[in-house]
Amino acid sequence: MPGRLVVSRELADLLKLLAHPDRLRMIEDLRFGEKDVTSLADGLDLPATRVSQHLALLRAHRLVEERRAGRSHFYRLSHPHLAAWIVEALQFVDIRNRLDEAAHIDSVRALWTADAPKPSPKTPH
Amino acid sequence: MPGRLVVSRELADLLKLLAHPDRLRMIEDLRFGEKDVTSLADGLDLPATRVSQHLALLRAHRLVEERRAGRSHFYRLSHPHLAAWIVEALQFVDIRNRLDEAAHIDSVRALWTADAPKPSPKTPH
DNA sequence: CATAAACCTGCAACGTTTTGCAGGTATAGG
DNA sequence: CCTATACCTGCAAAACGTTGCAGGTTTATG
Repeated sequence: MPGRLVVSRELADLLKLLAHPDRLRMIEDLRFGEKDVTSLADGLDLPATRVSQHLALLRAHRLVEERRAGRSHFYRLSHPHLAAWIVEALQFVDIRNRLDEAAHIDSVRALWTADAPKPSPKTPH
Repeated sequence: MPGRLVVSRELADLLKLLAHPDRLRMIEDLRFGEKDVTSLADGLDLPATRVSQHLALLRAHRLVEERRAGRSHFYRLSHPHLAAWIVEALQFVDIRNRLDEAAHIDSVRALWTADAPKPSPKTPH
């Protein structure tokens, strides 16, 4: 199988692209739909230049798509399921560091698997 | 909150660890159970030193576990589901490169999602 | 038109990863 | 013991990724 080499390289490139803390948070912040560069940067407390550079990488690999409106550039995930797939990786991270690491992971998992914030109140059940 | 930074960093470290073509093929080759360093190296056509170095990284992050028997070191995945989770990432890789890229990806997906071949001839109790 | 806001790109400095090699340990067999 | 096999580790050179900065484009607004 010569294709195994090619495909494992492609897959590694994809994972390399995802393997950055800023980009992971960006992807999770896009899981409910599009956002513009400034609100991404504000929400993550990062310089807009850096967010822009990250977005250029994600765009080059077709992981996000762009929509321009006025002077704002809105970005959305090309594969909305990507964000959920990433969250699944939390089950593989090594917990041995600290006891409260596990708690951190659980709370972030809850944050990243929560439904979209809606203005309407929850339906009683 | 602050845990988001910590957890996204942990997650990025995990993905960085996975983001290497050799290591991906190694993980897929371990999906049915343990293998020793030499058979991994032979199967992947890599120098044993390199395989050993990759395994040291995977071990440090508790992604594989070791069992020593005689002079052989057998490795197995700590989370057997990891291999399947990685294969799911194929749906996100960008196809625009070539028409036959898609065919390659499909054939490797088939290879990496196939059932175990036979009762393995070489797995000591 | 001038200005400001929002974003993009190129570049050099810096840090991290990968690689081959040289040398080390442990076990098995004669 | 001595040798071979199977692995591991440390190290330096090369390759790669990240970051801030300086400067550029486009669009809205007074």
